Amino acid sequence: MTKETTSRSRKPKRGQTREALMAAALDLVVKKAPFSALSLREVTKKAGVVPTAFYRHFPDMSALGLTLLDESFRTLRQMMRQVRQQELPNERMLRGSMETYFNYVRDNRAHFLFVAKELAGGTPTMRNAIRREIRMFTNELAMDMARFPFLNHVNAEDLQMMAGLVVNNVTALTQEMLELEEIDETGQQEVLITAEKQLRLIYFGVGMWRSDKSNA
Amino acid sequence: MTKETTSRSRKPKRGQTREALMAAALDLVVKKAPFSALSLREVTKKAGVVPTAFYRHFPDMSALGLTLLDESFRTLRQMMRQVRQQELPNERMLRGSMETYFNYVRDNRAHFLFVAKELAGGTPTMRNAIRREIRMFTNELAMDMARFPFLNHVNAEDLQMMAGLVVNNVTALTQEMLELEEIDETGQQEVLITAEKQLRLIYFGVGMWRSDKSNA
DNA sequence: CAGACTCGTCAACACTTGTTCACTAAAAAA
DNA sequence: TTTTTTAGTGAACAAGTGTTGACGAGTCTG
Repeated sequence: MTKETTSRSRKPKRGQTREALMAAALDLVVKKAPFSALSLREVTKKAGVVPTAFYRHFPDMSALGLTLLDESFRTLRQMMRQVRQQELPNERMLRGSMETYFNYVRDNRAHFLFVAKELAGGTPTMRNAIRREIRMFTNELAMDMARFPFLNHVNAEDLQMMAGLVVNNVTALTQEMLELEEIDETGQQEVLITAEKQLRLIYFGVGMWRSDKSNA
Repeated sequence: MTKETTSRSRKPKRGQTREALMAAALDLVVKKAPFSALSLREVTKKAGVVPTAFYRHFPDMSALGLTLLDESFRTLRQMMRQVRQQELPNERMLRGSMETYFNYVRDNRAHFLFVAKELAGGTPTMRNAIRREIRMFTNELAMDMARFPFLNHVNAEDLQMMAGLVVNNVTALTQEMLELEEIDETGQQEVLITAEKQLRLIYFGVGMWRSDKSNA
C-alpha cells in the first residue's frame, strides 16, 4: 500500500509542484476559508508535498497570494477587452453583456471567491492590488462611455461617477452570485434578471443626466 | 514596578471583563486583522486578562463575534428608523440622508470595519447573519418607496430591485469610505459628493421606469 | 458573621504553526 | 559519462494555539 494523501489531489509530478500549490490554495479557499486564513502547512499538505517544498517556489504565503491574484485578473481582463470591442453599447446589449459576464463568473468560481474574500479581509497590499484592478475597469468603462454621442454633454468627472455606479453594482451582484450554491440555477437566473433591470434603470438615469446643472 | 499590559488598555475592573473583551476584539479588527483571524489568546491579552477568563463570558470566539455583530447592527437600525420617518424622500433630501449616514459610519468606524471584513470572509453563520440584516434594510427601503405616489405604477418586484440597487451602491461606498484614512477629510468629502450624484442618477432612472413593459 | 457563588488566576496538556538545516534523487549541463 | 543544479524529503526548533482543571480572592446573600 503506497502512501496516500488525505485529500483527493495526488502527489504532483516533479516540476509541477508550483501549479499544485496554487490549485490546492484555491481549493481550500472554496471549501474552507479566505486565503489569508490558510496556513502554509495545510496548503502543502493538500498539494501532496512536504512543507519545506513550498519555499522552492514562493518565499512565503503572501507571494503565493499575489501570484493567485495575478492569475485571477489576467484572464478576466482579456475577457473584458473582448466584450468591450463588440458593438456600441445600447439598451439591448445589456442583457448579453451581463450574461457572458456571469457565465464567466460561474466558470471561474474559485478565482472570484478568492478575490471577493481578500477584497475586504486581506492584507493591505492585497486589498490595494485588488482595488487598483477594479479602478482600472471603472476607468476603461468611463472611457468607453465617453465615445457615445448621446453622452457628449457629460463631463469626465460625471462619467467616472456613472461608471463607478455600474461597477459597484456589478461587484455586489457578483458576490451575491457567489453566495448561491453552484447548482442553484434558478437563483442565478434571478440575479441575472435583477442585474439586467438595474443596469437598464441606470441607463435611463444616464440618459437624463445633465452635467451643467448644479454639479460641481 | 507593577506589571503592565503591553497594550494601552488597563486591567478591567472586576465585572467589566466582558466589555473589555469586546472592545479589545474591535480594536484588533481595526488595527490588525479581520475578526475571523483573531485568536482567543490575543484578545484576552489585549483586554488585560488571562486566556481562561474568556470562558466566563463566551463559550468560544464565534459567540463573541455574534455578540459584536448584534451590537454593530442594533444602533445602526435605530438610526435608520429615525432617518426613515423624517419626511417623504425627494431629490433634495438625498444629500442630507447620505451626510448623516456617512457621519454615522465615521463615528462607528470599528463596527463597520468589523462587519465589512466578515461580510465576505467570515464563517457561513456570520455571513448569513450579515446578509440577513442587509436584506432587511433593502426590504424596509422598498416598503418606504411603495408609499410614494409617483411610484404607484411600479410593482413590488421592481421596487425590490430598485432598493437593492441603492443598498448595493451604498454598501460599496461605505467600504470605499472605510479604506480611507480617518484624517483624509477631502477624500471623504469626495465620496460623499459621488454618493449623492449616484443616488440622484438612480432617482432619475426610477422616475422613468415602467413596470408594465417587457419586465417579467 | 458564615456560606455560597461569581469571576478571575495559574499550571499544564496536546497540537499546529513558520522556518532552519542537512541530505538525496532526479534532471540538465558539461 | 561525469558534473552540477534543481526540486524534493525528513527531523528538529521555538513560538503560539484552544481547552482542561484545581484554586482562591471578592462579592453577595442568608
